[in-house]
Amino acid sequence: MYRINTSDFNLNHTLSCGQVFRWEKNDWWTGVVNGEVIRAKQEGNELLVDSILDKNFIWHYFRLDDDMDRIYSEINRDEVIGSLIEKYRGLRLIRQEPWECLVSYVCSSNNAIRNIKKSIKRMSECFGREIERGYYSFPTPEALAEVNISEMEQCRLGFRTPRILNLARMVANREFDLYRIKDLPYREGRSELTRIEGVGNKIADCVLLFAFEKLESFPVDTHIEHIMKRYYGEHFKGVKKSKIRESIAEFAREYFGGYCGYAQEYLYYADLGQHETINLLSKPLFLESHGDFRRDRGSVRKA
DNA sequence: CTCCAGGCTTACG
DNA sequence: CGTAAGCATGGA
Repeated sequence: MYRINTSDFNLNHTLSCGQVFRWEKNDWWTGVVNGEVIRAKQEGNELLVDSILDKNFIWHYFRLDDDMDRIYSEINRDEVIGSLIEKYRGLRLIRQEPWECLVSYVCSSNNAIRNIKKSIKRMSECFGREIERGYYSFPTPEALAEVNISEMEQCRLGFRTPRILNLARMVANREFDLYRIKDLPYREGRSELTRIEGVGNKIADCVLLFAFEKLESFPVDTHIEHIMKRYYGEHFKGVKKSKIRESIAEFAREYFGGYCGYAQEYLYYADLGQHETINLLSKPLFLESHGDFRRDRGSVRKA
């Protein structure tokens, strides 16, 4: 067990905001990262960690090297995002392992977070390695490449099953070099990732942001579309439905700048807070003290 | 019953 | 080109 001194870091927000799928909270947070178990808990500015993985790894994983003063000042363009920075201060992006991140987000397409988590857990239990009693590593590309469709049925991935098995085979036999993407610029990385069956712009953007350090990536899913229309709707009024997500992403990159990926996570978490009641540890609501900025109240989904 | 969930692929004009 | 159905599964 060891302690890490932090500032502008909030473990609960970081692990609850929906970017990762394998962490669970009891008294401590427990997760499996890079094949090892991590238990973590925050006490004030101190992060308590119990793991084989060392301080440097944890520091890097939670992006404690990010200069939050600079990031906040760059993305803080108005009082909407400003109030979210205040509310969720300390929420950090996480540096995820690319393979697990990619597979996880291929699972996410037209799926619910609860089901994504269950499927990933089952894949690990079925095809990963048992690290300690009850905890399993995420299966390697080589392990998944050997699995057939009927063996995957218990993971309840539905139509995503063949996509994931194909992907595993392509990565395992080096038809697809996942680890090259980190060295590519954002746009090239995205065009590489979208060659994969089951990976469009949104999922590519998630992987580029969460695993490949592309903080200029701004993934637009149903939640982001909803909240961006609500607070920035005048910037893409009249855009056709089929173009709206790309339009939102382009606007956000320009508006929030090179760290817009961070803005995305705060906006996403805020919208998640409106629709999910489970596992949210943040204060109950959202901009209640900033009524001036609420627009389009008619579009708010009923509670 | 219908509708939706961190979308994407395919078929059809 | 652009649009829309179809896709497994589970929960509201």
